[in-house]
Amino acid sequence: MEQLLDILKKNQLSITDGRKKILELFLKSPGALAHADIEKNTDASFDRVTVYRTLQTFVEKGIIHNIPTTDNSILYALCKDNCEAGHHHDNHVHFICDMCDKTICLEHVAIPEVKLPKGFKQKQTDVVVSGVCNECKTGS
Amino acid sequence: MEQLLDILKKNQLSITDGRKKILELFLKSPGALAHADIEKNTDASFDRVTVYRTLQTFVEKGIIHNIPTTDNSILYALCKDNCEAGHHHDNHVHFICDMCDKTICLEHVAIPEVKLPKGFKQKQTDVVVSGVCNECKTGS
DNA sequence: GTAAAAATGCAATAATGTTGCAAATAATCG
DNA sequence: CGATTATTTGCAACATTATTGCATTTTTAC
Repeated sequence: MEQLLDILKKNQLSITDGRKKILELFLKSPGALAHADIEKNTDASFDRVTVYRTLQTFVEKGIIHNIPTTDNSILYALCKDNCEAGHHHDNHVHFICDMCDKTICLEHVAIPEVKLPKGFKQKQTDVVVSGVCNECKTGS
Repeated sequence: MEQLLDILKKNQLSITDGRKKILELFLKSPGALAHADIEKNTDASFDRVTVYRTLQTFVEKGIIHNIPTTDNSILYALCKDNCEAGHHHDNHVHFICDMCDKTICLEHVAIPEVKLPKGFKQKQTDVVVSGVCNECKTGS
């Protein structure tokens, strides 16, 4: 809870119920969240529009980032190591489990280096691996 | 044109105006296309539903594949090297240019290996690099 | 506590995606 | 080629997801 307010303050955001609840969700969640997940878990205590705007604000401030997906959904994730510092480096691999459908930030798996052809300037690299996560594998 | 019919035949698809036109678009396009791009470039000569279904069919047959994006859109790309052979390997890096907004398949940049923590089973790896493409860099 | 600034909820609207079914088109076979 | 069958398409209706303006409420700053 302390951490929660800290993050909001550091980013010069007003402390509101909506932002607290949504940020709390991210802090509790092991993986990434889609807009729909957030609406479910807040059981409609907030307007859809508020959720959209809150997510947008969080992305702008670098509190969360979005993860590329091949279906047309946006996944958002808070990445613990970096975001507390206020500036954001999203330099780890994301994993999507085909079974439980969760997206997990593999904080300790570094993004490998990619060598581009001549003339390309590289800014960011996103790596998304899909397969079966450790929980689903051992759980079965 | 020959190539076009070839691809459709190899995949046991009926030759229709819609499929010809959409596939032609992909063959001509240097980068990836979104559903909206296709609707624009066919100037509404086909119903929206037809476009949806055609894209879906092409993906199923492995003629095109979709590329992960961080906004909520699906990008489709035909990857020349593989798709003509009828079977599909999408094992290359995708590049999104921040300036011209195009998505390019870097056919000759292989997906690097990623080592996952214990317990994870890896099936597919997507790599999306963003930055400035060769055309935008030299063009400015 | 009060005034100014910011965030929220509501309503309306836009954009995007899906499904069933009849009509049109393409492939098959004599 | 022409008729039959299979497939594809377009339309309509509907569902879901996202965006915008504005009045109201809440938060912040003093």
